[in-house]
Amino acid sequence: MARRLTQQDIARMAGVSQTTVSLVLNNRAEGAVRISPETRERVIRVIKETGYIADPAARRLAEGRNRILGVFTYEAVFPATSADFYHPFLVGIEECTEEAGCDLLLFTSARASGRRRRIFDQDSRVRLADGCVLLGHTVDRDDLARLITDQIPFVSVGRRDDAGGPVPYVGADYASAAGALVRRAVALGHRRLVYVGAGTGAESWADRHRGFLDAVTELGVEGVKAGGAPDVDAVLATGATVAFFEEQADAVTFMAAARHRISVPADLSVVTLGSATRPVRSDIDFTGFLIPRREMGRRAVELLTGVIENGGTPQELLPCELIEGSTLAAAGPGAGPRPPAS
Amino acid sequence: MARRLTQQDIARMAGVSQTTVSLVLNNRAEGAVRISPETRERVIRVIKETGYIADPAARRLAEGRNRILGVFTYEAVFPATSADFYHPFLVGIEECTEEAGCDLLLFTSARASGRRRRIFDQDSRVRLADGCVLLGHTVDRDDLARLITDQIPFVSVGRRDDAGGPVPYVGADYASAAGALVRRAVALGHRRLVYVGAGTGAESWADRHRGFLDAVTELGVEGVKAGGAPDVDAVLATGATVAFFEEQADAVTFMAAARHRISVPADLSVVTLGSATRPVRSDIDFTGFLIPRREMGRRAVELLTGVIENGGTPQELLPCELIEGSTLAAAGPGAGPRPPAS
DNA sequence: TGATCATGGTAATGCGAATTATTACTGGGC
DNA sequence: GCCCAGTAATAATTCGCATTACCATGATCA
Repeated sequence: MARRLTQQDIARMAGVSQTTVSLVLNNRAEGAVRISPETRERVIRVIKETGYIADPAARRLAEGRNRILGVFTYEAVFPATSADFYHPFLVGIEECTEEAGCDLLLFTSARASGRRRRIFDQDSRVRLADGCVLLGHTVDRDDLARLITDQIPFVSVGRRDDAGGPVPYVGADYASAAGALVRRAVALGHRRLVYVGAGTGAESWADRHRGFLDAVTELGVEGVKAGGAPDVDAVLATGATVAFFEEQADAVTFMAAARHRISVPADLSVVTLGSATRPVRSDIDFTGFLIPRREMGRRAVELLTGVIENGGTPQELLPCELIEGSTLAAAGPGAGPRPPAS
Repeated sequence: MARRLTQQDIARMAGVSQTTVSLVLNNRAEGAVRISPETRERVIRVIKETGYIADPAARRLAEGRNRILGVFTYEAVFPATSADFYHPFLVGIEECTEEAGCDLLLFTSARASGRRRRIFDQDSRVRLADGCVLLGHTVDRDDLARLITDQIPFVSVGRRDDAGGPVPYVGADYASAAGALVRRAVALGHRRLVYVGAGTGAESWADRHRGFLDAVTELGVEGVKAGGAPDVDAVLATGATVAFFEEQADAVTFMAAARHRISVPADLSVVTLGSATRPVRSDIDFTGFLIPRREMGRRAVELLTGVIENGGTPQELLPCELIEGSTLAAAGPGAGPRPPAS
């Protein structure tokens, strides 16, 4: 097993010192360091001939940088089944990492005794990377806190609330998107709106609900809430003319269950707040919004490189694109005066 | 910026030497090394309290291992579009890497000036990993040769022929699978078979064709060949009762084009040699075989860890699972004496 | 003619952990 | 009292690279 080349080897071949090789390699010319063009040439030639490549580990140790960005997920990045929650994010992450000239490290080794991965187990390897992106709605609070106290550069995609300190994040602006949809519904004459879903728990749910409520209040219309389960009776009983579903999957279930009783959007308009989290087969063209997952991935990496360079705690919400769809129509005649179509 | 903890810090806190901390950490007790239970306890407590974690880079430098496995692909791993060629492989790769307790490095930085990635560019980072898996039918020959001469542990998934030396690989046994399908067709009474496709170029095509030819010869039936383009007339003109398509996509095109002229499998049986490479929408239940992509990924990692440990040049072909499907039926009456159903 | 300076390079040191070689101490045997 | 064996821990070195501090040489100047 031929030991791999070191700068020492190159130095010997070029008849210079290891220092010189390092200097040439890193193109250090400023300040007190000087290398004559001839020497530089000679060293470069040897490097080219041998195809020498610096050991990244040693490099990292010496200068504390790697050009490796880590991605931590709590489940397998490449799921065997399912329509793949992580994928869209990763598309953006990979793109941007490539542009930054970095490599991407997937922390597949982080597996606790149980099923779920942990960032800080007995033998965490986060520090292999210069920083990392956290993926998943259910990022562990302790892990997060530890990342903060250890001052490990990271950006969370999704999770946002404090964990022993402010968390750097990229999120989607669910509140605004939900609000915009409410506004659109009201413009179409709806005066009684129902929010179907928990409206609490993960931040993303709370945000949607808040956006809904704020808009409803601001516009002076009625907003009610039905529990998380998509119970057809409960929803219809509210007397609302439009239903906002927290989860697209629930909307699908609801529509299937209500098929024989009402017609959408004639009798009831349906709006979904974001694309499916749980994979659901459905070809219904819902009115709702698109979570900019890919863009979130990109942005997370951009922010991460910033954090690595200069520190800081960037926090950003990205706008969601509204989907026209066909499940939101003007309110029926019973819903009050019909305004002109917007 | 609080500097991160080092073994030195732990040592100070526990009132011992850095050596002792390292020893405790790695549970080294054999041979000449001895640590009293009390000391060990003390050190462990400090480690627990502080949550100290060894710097992976330093570790790597000292012991020459990383527990990082690299994956090299010539295009983005996470394609924005398409049904994703790499994905199934990666599922297996990730699974197995996780089991091995390693992390996965995606070489996203390897991008030449052009569009296509190169392993050995001016500043290759392959050596970041202990070894790597190469993915893609079109692995660059020079890159391969370089990997061999540089003695970098790797396993190629797919590509197989020499590149200045034998290449360690995991492949799919297309030849056997194609042969098995020929046997099945012949058992169903087919006596004239046509192979539709190039039959050359990438090894995988050549293998399929060879498997087809060998089986045809062995069974003493007629095997003919139609060029790569799925020209309906050309295929029908051969007078064959069953057509073997190198590419599933071509079979789809063919069936669409021939829809009004013949019925499958009544007039002509159709067999596809492997699942689609190019993404094609089709719900035809083709008779053919499944490329064990996920298993190939798994196996590649297994072999890779072997190579890293002990060197060697493992070469393996994995069996493909036959798919019964519904496009292969007994040969029509004009095809000669009908044998008993197998 | 010695002092000053620019030039081109090198020796030495540090990064954090693993490992090898070495030391300090204790108790036993004679 | 001296040597040996056994135990417990440490000092010193190594990994490959980056960086700082330093040294040699020759030219320039007063």
